Amino acid sequence: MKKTNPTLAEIARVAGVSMMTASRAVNNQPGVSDEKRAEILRIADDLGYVANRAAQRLSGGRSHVIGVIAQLHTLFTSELVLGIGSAGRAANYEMLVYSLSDADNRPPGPILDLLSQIVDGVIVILPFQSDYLASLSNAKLPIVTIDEGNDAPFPKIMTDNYQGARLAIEHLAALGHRRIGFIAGNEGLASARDRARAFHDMRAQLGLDADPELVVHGNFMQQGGFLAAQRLMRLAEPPTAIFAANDMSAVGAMAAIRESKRSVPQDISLIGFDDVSVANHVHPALTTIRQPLTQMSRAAVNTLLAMISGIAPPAERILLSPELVARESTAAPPLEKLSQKPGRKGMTR
Amino acid sequence: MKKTNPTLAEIARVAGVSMMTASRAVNNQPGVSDEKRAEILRIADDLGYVANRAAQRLSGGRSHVIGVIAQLHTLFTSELVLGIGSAGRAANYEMLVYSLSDADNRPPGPILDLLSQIVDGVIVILPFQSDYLASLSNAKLPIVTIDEGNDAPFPKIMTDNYQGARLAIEHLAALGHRRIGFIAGNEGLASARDRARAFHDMRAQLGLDADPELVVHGNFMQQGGFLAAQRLMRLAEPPTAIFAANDMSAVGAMAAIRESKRSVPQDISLIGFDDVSVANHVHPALTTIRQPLTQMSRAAVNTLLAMISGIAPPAERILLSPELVARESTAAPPLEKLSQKPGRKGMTR
DNA sequence: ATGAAAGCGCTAACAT
DNA sequence: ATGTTAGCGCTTTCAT
Repeated sequence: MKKTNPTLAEIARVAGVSMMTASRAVNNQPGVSDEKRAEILRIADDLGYVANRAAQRLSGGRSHVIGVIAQLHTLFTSELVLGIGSAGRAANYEMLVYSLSDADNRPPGPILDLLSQIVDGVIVILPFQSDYLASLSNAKLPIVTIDEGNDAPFPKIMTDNYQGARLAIEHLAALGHRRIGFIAGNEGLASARDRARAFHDMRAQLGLDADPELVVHGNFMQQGGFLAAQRLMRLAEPPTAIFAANDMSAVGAMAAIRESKRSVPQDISLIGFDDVSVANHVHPALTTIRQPLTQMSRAAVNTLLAMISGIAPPAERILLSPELVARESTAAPPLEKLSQKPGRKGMTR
Repeated sequence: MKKTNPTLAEIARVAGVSMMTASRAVNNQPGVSDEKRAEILRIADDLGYVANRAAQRLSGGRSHVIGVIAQLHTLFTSELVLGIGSAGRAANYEMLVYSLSDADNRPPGPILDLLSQIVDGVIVILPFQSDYLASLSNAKLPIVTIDEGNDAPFPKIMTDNYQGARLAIEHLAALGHRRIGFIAGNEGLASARDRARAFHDMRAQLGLDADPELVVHGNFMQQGGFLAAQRLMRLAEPPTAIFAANDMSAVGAMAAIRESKRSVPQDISLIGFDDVSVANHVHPALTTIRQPLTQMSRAAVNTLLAMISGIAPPAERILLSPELVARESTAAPPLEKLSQKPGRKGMTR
């Protein structure tokens, strides 16, 4: 309909007020009488006024847009981005995403410079390149990170990975498993290391089989999980349960287990980590440790918005609690394995 | 290092020229002597000059940023976005993504208004909401769509879905399959309809079993594929091969086939569509029809950039050719099935 | 080839 | 409570 978007000046003219009054009304700022404000808002709405965020920002104000720097490669990241989008919108903030490919070694400075021309703050989600963050340090823009970035000097929102892995092992142990395999994640990532540490600690603490063969490398991806589980299935004495460091690995592992003519969970129990949407869509549905994605997004947005309003972030590090989601892929170990438990030592295959 | 970003004015001052000369030099525009240009560029580089895109755009120029409106829910979309990003960068354009959730019914107008303040043009990827596009019609910004949007009045980049589905069926038929199941996609989507149409046409043309039970509904998602394949596996006479309308459906189908104690491809051949990255990571690796994602991204970017420079788009519709990627999930049908072919009619089970 | 002036749409800062 | 002024960083247009 409207040829070109109305500007604040137009609103002001129609309402018979100055631009500043219009600005204050539109931005919910004090200094306008209620009647005038209502009138101006009505007119703005009528005319289909859309504030020019670029101009707002340029003139030193707030654009009410937050930026996200993310690698969109994994479902995990995408879901987080979606969460940030809706959390932002709930706070009347739009979101723009700067997508980084993983092959991407561009220096982050210019990206932040670009973003800072438009957005009021940035949330960084880079699960796969922790070192990247260090170089963002000298930014003149509020920054919050999710998931990684232990070394970076800004607030971090993370799941308690250690606690999550504990939950996983406790769940398997409670079902009666004593011989649990672990498919590790990408060792460059703090999240992977925390999960591994918890696995080892719990294994010791609960007196589970500590066979080193039970720990195999993975890479947080399907293929890595597949290969890892294949190795576990070929052990002289395979585990009765597997804890995969994330869901994608678990999905890969599931295929390998099937390929070895065993079934989940009758022969092998399988538990993942993340509760990414596929977890609920594979068959059997995957028992997993849920990262509270929605909470994480919300915490990130809230922290960022606080920083934008000049309030110091509540904490350098917000640790959110994961949660066990018991679905179909875990069960008690097969009976014959159970009966072997007492005399396990002498057992060869 | 630098406290605040240098502006064009600073560059100009240091170089001892006017802002306009600096602007022209930095933007590779004519009207500057070679020496001056070199000098200015050197200084800009030294000072770490980053153009303020918002200001460029505000003052009526080009920001050299393109926008993408997308639903990041599927791998397919994410990969496309990544492709657009690198195609854009190759043309010296940055990309900003506006992420739409699928639950999202916000009117597109304001989103475009927001984007238009920053970007020079927009690529829309909304495989799951075709109708959305109609409302974008009165935009004052160059727009290109990918994958859907048959009704929308701007250039569309698409894969030749009909041709792709033909390739799939021809492949299966060449292997000797006569009884082919089809897991359909989301019927609201033109892509799904084209693939279905090709399936029916080819089935008739090649004289394959035309049993209506062989066509089952899917939704382009894993779960839908699982359910659909389950139904196929329970038929009195199951197919020897399945064509899933996309890879995610195929992945779901694979699980269902396994669950029915059959194996891929020994008992059942399976072919997908898209060649999303999981296709190569499932086990067995999925034979599929590749959508030329990279080409599509590049075509979209090129078309958009042409429109931005005021050149009329080359075509209202660019149809790219899909390609068969034969991997491990397809093979000749089992011998006993093959031998039944002549007398199939009398066979019950 | 170069520069000066004007203005994009908006908001801080300082009026009144 | 409201308005005026100045300016954000840039590019257009119109000089020279």
